[in-house]
Order: sequence, then C-alpha cells, then structure tokens
Amino acid sequence: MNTAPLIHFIKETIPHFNIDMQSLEKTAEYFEELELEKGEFLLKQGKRSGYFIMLEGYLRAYTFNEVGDEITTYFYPSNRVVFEVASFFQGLPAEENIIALTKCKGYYTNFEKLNGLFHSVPEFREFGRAVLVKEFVAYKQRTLSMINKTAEERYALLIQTNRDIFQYAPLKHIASYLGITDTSLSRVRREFSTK
Amino acid sequence: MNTAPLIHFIKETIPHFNIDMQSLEKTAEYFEELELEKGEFLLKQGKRSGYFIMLEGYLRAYTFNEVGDEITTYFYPSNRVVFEVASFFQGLPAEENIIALTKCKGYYTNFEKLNGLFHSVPEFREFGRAVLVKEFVAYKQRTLSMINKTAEERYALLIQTNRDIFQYAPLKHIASYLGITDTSLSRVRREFSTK
DNA sequence: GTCGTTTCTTGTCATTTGGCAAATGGGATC
DNA sequence: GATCCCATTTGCCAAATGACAAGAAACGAC
Repeated sequence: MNTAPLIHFIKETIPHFNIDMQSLEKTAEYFEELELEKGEFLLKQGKRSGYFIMLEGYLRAYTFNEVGDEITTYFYPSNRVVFEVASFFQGLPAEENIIALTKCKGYYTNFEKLNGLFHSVPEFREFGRAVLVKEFVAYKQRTLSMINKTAEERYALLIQTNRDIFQYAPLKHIASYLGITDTSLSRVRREFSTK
Repeated sequence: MNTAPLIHFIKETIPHFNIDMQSLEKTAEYFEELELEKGEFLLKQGKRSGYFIMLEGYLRAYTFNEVGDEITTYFYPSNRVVFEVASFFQGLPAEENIIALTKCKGYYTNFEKLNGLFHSVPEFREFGRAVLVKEFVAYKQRTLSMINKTAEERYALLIQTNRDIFQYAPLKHIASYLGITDTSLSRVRREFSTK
C-alpha cells in the first residue's frame, strides 16, 4: 500500500501536532486503500457507516423524506473524512446513503479498527478529534445558513465554495441540498444569471 | 465541592464504559462549580468558549445576521454539555453569545484543563467523544428538519421535544430558532391551535 | 399603581416558494 | 436518424412566508 498520501493528509490535518514517523506508519496499517467507481455506494441505508479518508473524488449523501422524495443531505469534495456520525460512533443503522459522483480514491477503516488504532497510537486521537470538530463546524454553518439566508444566497454560497459540484451532480440534487425544489432552483438560477 | 451530581452525569453519559471511582474523583478536580443567574452570559461574542456541564437550567445561544437582527441558534435544556465547538476546540473567538434563560447550575472547565484531564484520566476521552458525537448528531437532525420540514412541523417538533422552552423564551427567539419571523410564528401558532 | 418598553398579534400587501403539467433539451441506445 | 428517458425550464396558480405598520397585551422600572 502506498501510505504517503495518507500520512501527508494526517499531518496536514493536525499541523500543530507532531506525530513521529513510526506512529504514522503504524497508523497506516489500520487502513486499507479504497477506490469507488462512479455510481458505487460508500454507505447504504441500514448498514453501519465506516470511516473514509477521501483524497480524490466527490460523494453525495442522501436520504428520503416522509413522502419518499430523495433529499440530498451533503456533498463531499476531496480531502475530507467521510462518515455518518450517528451510525459510525453510536453503532446505529445508517439513515443515509452515500454514493460516488465520480471515481473516488482514499483510505477506509471501520469503528473497531479505529478504536484499536486509538489504543495503539494514542496521538492519533488528536486527528480523530480534529476531524469530528471540523465536520461538526461545517454542519453548524450549514444550519445557520438555512436559518438566515435566502435560497438565492445559499445558491451563491455553494457556487463560491463548491463550484465543482455543479459539474457532477444534477440540479435536482443540488436543489434538495439547498432546501428547495428543482423548480425553484431553476427560477433562482434564472434570476441569479441576470446579475 | 459536591462532586456526586457530576460523577453521576459522567457515568450516565457513557454507561457502557466503566470508569473507576478514583478516576472519577480525579476528573472532578478539573471542574469548578458554576451558577448563572437568569440573564447572565455563559459566553460572549469574541471570547473563547468554555465547557459547561449543565445539570439545571436553560440557556439560549444567539448571534446576529448581516442586517443586525438577532438569530437564536440553539436552546440548551438541562443535562447537556454546552460549548461552542469552533471556539472551544479550534480556539477561535466565538461568534455566538450564550445567555441564561433561567438560573443555571453545573460544572465548568476550559480547553487547557480539559486537555490536562485527557492526559491524567485517559478514560475521560470516551466521555469527551460521546459528548461531541451527541451534539453533532443533534445538529445534523436540526439541519435535516430545516431542509425537509415545514415551519409548522418544526414548531410541532419543538413543542414535543422541548416544551419547557416556551415557558422561558419569548416567541420571537423561538421564531428565529425555527428559521421564520415572529409574524409567521404567530400565524403558525394560530393555525396549529385550531387542530 | 403608572409609565414606558417590549412582546405578541393582526391586517394588508409583496415576494418567495411549491405543486402540477407541459414544453424543451440532451444524452443514451438501437 | 429515430426513439426513449430523464433533467431542466417555463407557465399558471396556490400556499407559505416576509415586510411593515398598528394595536393589544404583558412586563418591568419607578
């Protein structure tokens, strides 16, 4: 296994924290390389989520509402750690599906292995915490923008921060991610493009 | 300091995990008792957040949007751990204020002390992780309900899960928490009460 | 209690968004 | 090319929500 990109990602994530090379090499043993083809699932509803350090690719998380419509809950770009928090950490069956929008590459592990890693490389806990905090912060900001931004502002923000997504995801998925219907998104886009 | 309620809370939070009494006593040394009167601030914008295990009381977190309106971001009931994740863990100045809606009692610590505690009582990390995960899960659910529920459904959900809040917080704060104006909430309530 | 401030409700009207259906467009397959 | 399928756009109308202002009610200071 080529561990260099994994080790690089770990160091980047906690730059203030110096993990020695030996620990990093040991850390890598707890992961396996994973590649997903476009359309493959990283997680299926009902299963337990794993822990995927994704260095290349784009993923989409989605679930279904009461009337059976698909709701896109998240888009993951590269260089993110992908897991469904309740399922992974609390052992619950996932309510989300996570599917590859493009070919994806990264490193995968599961809950038991990650805990084993926390024991054998205690410094790695710092990474685990940083990741959990980072994803939590991202979700908080998303919630805030749902509360105090208009659909058009949320659309503009997505274009700014994650423009690539428009290349890989159909607009109806982006619409439900933004909390509006595809019809409304279409109108928002028409207004937006005239500015 | 009366450590019994704190120790009880820690055990309740990670029931599957057995921390011996000695460690729990040592843990308590890293906290101080804190009482807030109604109207007092637990956190002010610009400061660094602490870590407050609140056993009694209600808190409200809020910030301001671009036009200066107050946005209520969260209501905390008792038996929750209260911290602003980005500020506490990443050391950023808080963008939120957190204010007591009632008299509050609990145990308080800061980032340095909590890290010291993680070193001297490694089992306590399990508590830290459980808390982070729990709060993250709560936020995810909130985001999801903003996306795929109507204002009336969100209102009904809040009544079900956190009815006490209506006793302590004015409706305009509840309105901004739900992502609507106070005017709309008033109308939603009128409709809702006829059902 | 009185006064003044804040909160809550209501009315009116504008804007945003949704629901539905039809038209358009692009891509895949044969 | 013809056909089919799906995504997207558009039109029409309804429902939800916002903005603003006025009045009623609740609350706090004195």
